Parts: sequence; structure tokens; C-alpha cells
Amino acid sequence: MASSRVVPLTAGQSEIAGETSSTLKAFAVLEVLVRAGRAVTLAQLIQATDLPKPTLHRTLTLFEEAGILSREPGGRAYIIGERLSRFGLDVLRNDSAATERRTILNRVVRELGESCNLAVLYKGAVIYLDRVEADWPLRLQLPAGGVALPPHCCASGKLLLANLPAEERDRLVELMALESCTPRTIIDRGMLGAELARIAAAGYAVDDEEYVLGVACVAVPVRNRNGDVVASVAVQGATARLPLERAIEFVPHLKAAAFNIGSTFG
Amino acid sequence: MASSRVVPLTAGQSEIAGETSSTLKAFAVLEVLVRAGRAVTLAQLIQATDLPKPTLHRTLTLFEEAGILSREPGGRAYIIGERLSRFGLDVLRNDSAATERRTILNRVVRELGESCNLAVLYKGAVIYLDRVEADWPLRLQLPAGGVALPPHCCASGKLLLANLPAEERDRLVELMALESCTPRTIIDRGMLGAELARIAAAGYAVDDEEYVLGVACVAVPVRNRNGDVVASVAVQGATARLPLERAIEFVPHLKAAAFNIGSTFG
DNA sequence: ATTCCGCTTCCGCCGGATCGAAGCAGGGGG
DNA sequence: CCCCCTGCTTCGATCCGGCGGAAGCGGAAT
Repeated sequence: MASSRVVPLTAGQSEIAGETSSTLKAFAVLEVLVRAGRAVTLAQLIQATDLPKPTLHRTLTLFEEAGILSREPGGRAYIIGERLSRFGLDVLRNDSAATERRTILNRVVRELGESCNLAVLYKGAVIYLDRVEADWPLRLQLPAGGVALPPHCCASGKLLLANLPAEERDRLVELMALESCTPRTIIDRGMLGAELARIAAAGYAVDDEEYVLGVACVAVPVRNRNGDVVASVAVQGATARLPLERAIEFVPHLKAAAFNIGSTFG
Repeated sequence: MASSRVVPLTAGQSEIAGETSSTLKAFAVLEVLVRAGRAVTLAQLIQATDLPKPTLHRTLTLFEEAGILSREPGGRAYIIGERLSRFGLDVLRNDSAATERRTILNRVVRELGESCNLAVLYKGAVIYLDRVEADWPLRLQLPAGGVALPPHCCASGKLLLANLPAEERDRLVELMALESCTPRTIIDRGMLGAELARIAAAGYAVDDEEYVLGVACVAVPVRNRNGDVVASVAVQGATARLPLERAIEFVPHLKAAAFNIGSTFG
């Protein structure tokens, strides 16, 4: 089997077993599981946390019954549950660093004179963590809070897709619906693949009226301190006011902002 | 002061105080705090959780000392800490299983134009792992994650029952309450047994307004690589819009999606 | 200065957490 | 085909940490 080689879940063995409170132990277990990025078995968690087996088992069962964790269907390994998934999104939206990020976005909007947003990929959809409107009469009105855009037809989505691990990206593209939003939406899987490769090479993505006619958009990656792409910053505006070529000139400015925003993520 | 008017943090008072485990209580406190979207004082949390003051205080102090929460600079109110912030980001980045499942479900919903869900049997109840709503004004609103439906009156439940090992299935059916949800709910053990046999032979299950009047549902099995049925994919819609006969025509399409979902399970 | 409100601390009781050990199931090898 | 081996699950006696009433305390408003 592929998983027979021993892959430690945590590099630096944190002192989870030395933790006194059961609540903190449980939280640390969640941290380990979440960082693993794959389904984790009880045995692997014992290895990673040094907690006794029955203790771990009880904790995991507790979380499973609460909907915070789930079991891999047909298997025994634990995965992130619906409740934890939602919790994660709520954390990012209301982060103490959210204010700082908003400040940076505000400044970019003021300097560029166009609306900007900060987006992440959540369950295969583009979600805005934050969004600041420029003060123009013509705006793209988006219901705040829960909007989830299809990734293939907006600059942020394509950029985030392009920066996924190759294998995961290919699988996702294969499975996506590729609905047409405007005549310019890329609905061909081959063309989308080529576009993603181009984006990965260029370091920024463009939406040329692919989501809404008359609206163009340019997105750049936000990297955490490890250099992983964790979000995207994008500027968007009516093409009547902001032709795509001019929007592309904003890329260096956006990248500077993206760097600042990136440093607010752990 | 501006915040003197009472703004409840949670609409529906969840039974946090009724929670038995201190760990789950603590997690629920984090959920409330995170959803508030602003700094939250001890008093507000007492209001929102119904937990006794010393209990909350202890929990919050614990989290603060662990770096999971912080205090609002210059104030007493609690905000999301560095560690929790990082945790949230990790949750989003590593929930690739959910991403894939959601992408497949999304596509089915787009193509069929009706709501779909992915369910498993857990402790004798049907639990939705995921659920995507079609964009119709008339929808069955179900809180994802924590809902547990009785298996005997929905297509997913009957399908999953039908594919259980004979012995386990019989034992479960024997224990179930067979409560009536609508006039069409199967409440006779003998008839349910016959229905399960029929489902096992047909390879799909139907819910003809047996759970909610006016809602029909068709479910097909999701198999892992060993061929074991580990979950179900179902489409559901208002019969006014989607008569049962038309829903049954979706079976091949659902089976294709079920195959894709199944291949993501170890 | 005084009052008041809300945060913090204290402490004895009680219950849930702990973890060794044994039971059990499933899969691979002989 | 059977047996062993590995890893999940359950049990139970012990004990420690959570619990929450109540009192202490400090800052802010009057």
C-alpha cells in the first residue's frame, strides 16, 4: 500500500501530552489532525501526540458525535467534519488580523480608485474574506457574507486554482461544472488548463469579462510566511472606466499589498 | 455607550449549557466568539451561552494562556488569538476531501437543476456529509452537518439500510421506531423489509413523499474501491417541479457522480 | 467620595477524564 | 484455510480537574 512508509504528522513534537487540561489536549489533537491535510487514523495520532490510546479515542469519539470530526466513509480514519469546516471559515472572516487586512485593502482601494477583494478557496468555491468597494456609482453589487463564486470564471478563482498542487488541481478541473456566465467564460477544460499554466507562470490572473459582462478583474497571490499561496487579492472594475490593460498595470501595486496582507496570516 | 443596547450573539439559543463535556462546551464558546465577528466580553458570552460565569472565565483564561484567544488591546473583551487564527487557515487549506466532494455535488446540482446531498449512516441515523441546494425559491431548508434523519423514511436511509450486511440490517430495522412522518411513510416492518429487498435488487432507492409531503427523492449507492457501499448520493426536489418519474430518470447521472465520489474514498 | 456593575478569585464537592489492560475484528502470510 | 498480528474499541478503578455559589475587588460613572 502507498501509505506504508512512515510519514510523521508533526516535525517538532509539541508537548501535547504534557498539557494539563483535557480541553487544551483536545484542541491540540484537532490542530494535529487539521495540519495533516489528509484522513488520519487513531494510530497516527497516537504517534503524533504521545497521548494514550484510550484518551485519544474518547476525545475523537466526542468530536465525532458533535459533528466536529467525521470518519472517512468506509474507513476508520478521521477527517474534518462539517462543523469544524464552518468554524474554520468563521475564524478567518473574523480574525483579529481581519482589521489589519481591511486597512490594507482600504488603502489599495483609495490608491487605485477601484474595488478590491481578498478571497480564499473554500470547498472548491471562491469566498470573499473581505471586500472594499470603490466610491463609484456603477458597482458590482454582491450580497455580502455568503457569496461563493465558481472558480473558473473569475480572476481570484483561476489564480487560486493555478496555485494548487498539480494533482489536486487537475482532479478538480476535471470534476468542475464549467458553467458559462458570459460569452467569454472559459468552458473548455483544455483551455482552462492552458490558462492555469499561463497564470502560474505569469504570477497573476486576469478575468476579461468572464464572470460579468463589462467587469474586468486582475488577481495576485497572497502567500504566508512559508511561501504557500493561501489567498488572493484582486482589483475589479467596470471596463468602461478601467480597461483591462490599465488594470494589469496595477499588478505591482497589488503585489505589494498582497505581501503586506500575507504577513498577517500565521 | 454605543453597545448598551442588547444585541444577541446567537439567534437560536443552542444548548451549550446542556452540553455535558467541558471540552465541547469550550469549543462551543469558541464558536460563539468567532461568529460574533467582534470583540466579546465575558458578560456577553454568559448571555449567549448560559454558562455560569466562573466556568466561562476559567475556559477563557485557559484559551488565553494557550494563545488561542487574546484580549482586545486596551480592553477586556476577548478576540481570536494568533493560534486560533492559524488553526482556521489550516482548516480551510487542508479540507481537500470536502473540496472534492462539494465540487462533484455542485456539478450534479447544476446539471440536474435540483438539490443533491451526500449521506452516510451513523449510529443508525442518516447524516448528511454535504448538501448543495439548487437555486429554486422553494427549498427544503436543512441545517447541514448536524441533522440526523430517520432512515426508514428517506431515500438515502432506505438505500443505506438495504446495503447493510443482512444480519446488521435486520437487527437495526428491528430496533427502529418507524415513526410516521407523512401518510406515505412506511411504518410496517414487513413492508419495510420488502422495500429494502426491492432497493437492493434495483440499485437505487426512492422516497415518494415519505418524509415531507411534496418532496420526492432518489438515492444511489456510493462504493469505495472494495465495492462496499459507504455512502449515498441523492437528488431531491418538490414534486410540483420534479415528478418522481422524472427524478428516476436521473439515476444514471447520479450513479456517475457516485462513482466519482466513491473513488475519493480510500 | 460613593455607588454600582462586572471581572476575578476562592474553595469544597462531584463527576468526568485517565490510562492500563483485555477484548475484538479484519487482513496478510504461512 | 487457518492462524497470527496489528490496530481499533471497550472496561473499570482511581483520581484529578471541572464546577459554580459566593465573596472580593477595581474601574467607571454619578
